[in-house]
Amino acid sequence: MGLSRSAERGAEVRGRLLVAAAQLIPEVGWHAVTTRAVAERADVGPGLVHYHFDSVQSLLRQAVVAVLSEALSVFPPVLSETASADAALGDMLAALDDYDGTDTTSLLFVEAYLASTRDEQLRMELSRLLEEFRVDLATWLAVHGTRAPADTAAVLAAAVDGVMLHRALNPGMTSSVVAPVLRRLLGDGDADAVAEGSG
Amino acid sequence: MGLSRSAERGAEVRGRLLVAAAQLIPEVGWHAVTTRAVAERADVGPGLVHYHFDSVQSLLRQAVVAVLSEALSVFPPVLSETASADAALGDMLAALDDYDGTDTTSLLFVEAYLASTRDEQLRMELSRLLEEFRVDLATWLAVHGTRAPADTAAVLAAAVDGVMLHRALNPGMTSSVVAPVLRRLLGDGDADAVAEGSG
DNA sequence: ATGCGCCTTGGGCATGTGCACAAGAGCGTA
DNA sequence: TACGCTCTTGTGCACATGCCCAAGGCGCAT
Repeated sequence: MGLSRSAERGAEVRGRLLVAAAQLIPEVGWHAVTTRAVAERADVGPGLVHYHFDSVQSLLRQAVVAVLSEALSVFPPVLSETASADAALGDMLAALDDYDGTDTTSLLFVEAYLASTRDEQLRMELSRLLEEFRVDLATWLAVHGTRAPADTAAVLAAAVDGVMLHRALNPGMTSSVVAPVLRRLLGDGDADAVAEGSG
Repeated sequence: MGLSRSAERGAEVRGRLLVAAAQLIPEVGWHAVTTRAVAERADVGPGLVHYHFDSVQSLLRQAVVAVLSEALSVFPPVLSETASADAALGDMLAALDDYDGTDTTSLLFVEAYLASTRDEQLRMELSRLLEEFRVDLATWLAVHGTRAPADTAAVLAAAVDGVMLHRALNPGMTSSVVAPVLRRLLGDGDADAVAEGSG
């Protein structure tokens, strides 16, 4: 066996290009990511991009899928380790404070959603990724006695993304504000009544 | 008085350019909207764009603000005419079936959100627009006895946008699936228990 | 050493881009 | 009729873009 050193370095450079692309998409917007900008960020010559990737669109697609599948893969283990529904939702929304709607991860998600409406292949891959996530979330919700777990999981996932979106335009939308309201989605009214009191 | 005919026609053309831009943004993406494409869609010469607008960015900003403020202005009158909370949420979500995540309006919203992270002036105008909407929604929620109306309005608005986003990647997310779950946000647990039964 | 395969470089080309500008068309006023 | 105002046209320019390609580097097997 023994992949040649050249091949190893090649794979490493390919990875740097993917990382650079994933950084640039949120910064300048999907269509504004250029071969030269990606190459410069990855510290390689401009021609290398089209050696490792068929086209810019292909590079962006692979970069986005890699990062998002990585980001989503974090949740299942976290969920399985958490005992109560409240605690888990708390964790989820605390993590949401890191994603303030202007950070690279949030924006990459949204850019990916938009790009998927114009790239059939990306649409299918993203669709599969999100479905896996919803299934994991739904089974976890079912274990904790939430009604209609599949539907709840779908709406909860959507709501979290919506909150990320709005947060960039509504600074008051901290997790402490969102959490009590979103908790109602899980269907237990008592924790809700206790948690609130001030506006 | 009598504005000259030229001026009238000028204003009309300016309007056509705004409409053309608002159509193109969802179709090809914010950064891919070019002066020539807008001019062609509006059936005018390429040079006209820079006569009526300072720059492409300025044209897109004005187009987006015009369309979104129009779209949001539809809701307050609908709300004030509706008696029950359930009926109103039903209306809202029925309207959501028209916005399936791949239609021009939904995509224009999302493109606007993204663009606002790179255009301070657009960010401020969109921020104001959404705040007005949230205030209207909150006062209506308060009238119908929802707890923490302001926070609930913020989360509900975000959730609706999130549902629009996800719907493009999750066809099963119809209003009949979303409505029962989202109804829990309003805080009454009884209607919820009655409405569900199947997954 | 020598040849081979992969990775890398830098430049080139056709095309598209935002924006500027001079020339003209239509219409109200004198 | 002649003038002035606004809107409109088409073209021009400097520059950026995606993608291509000939030439060179570097480690590995022979």
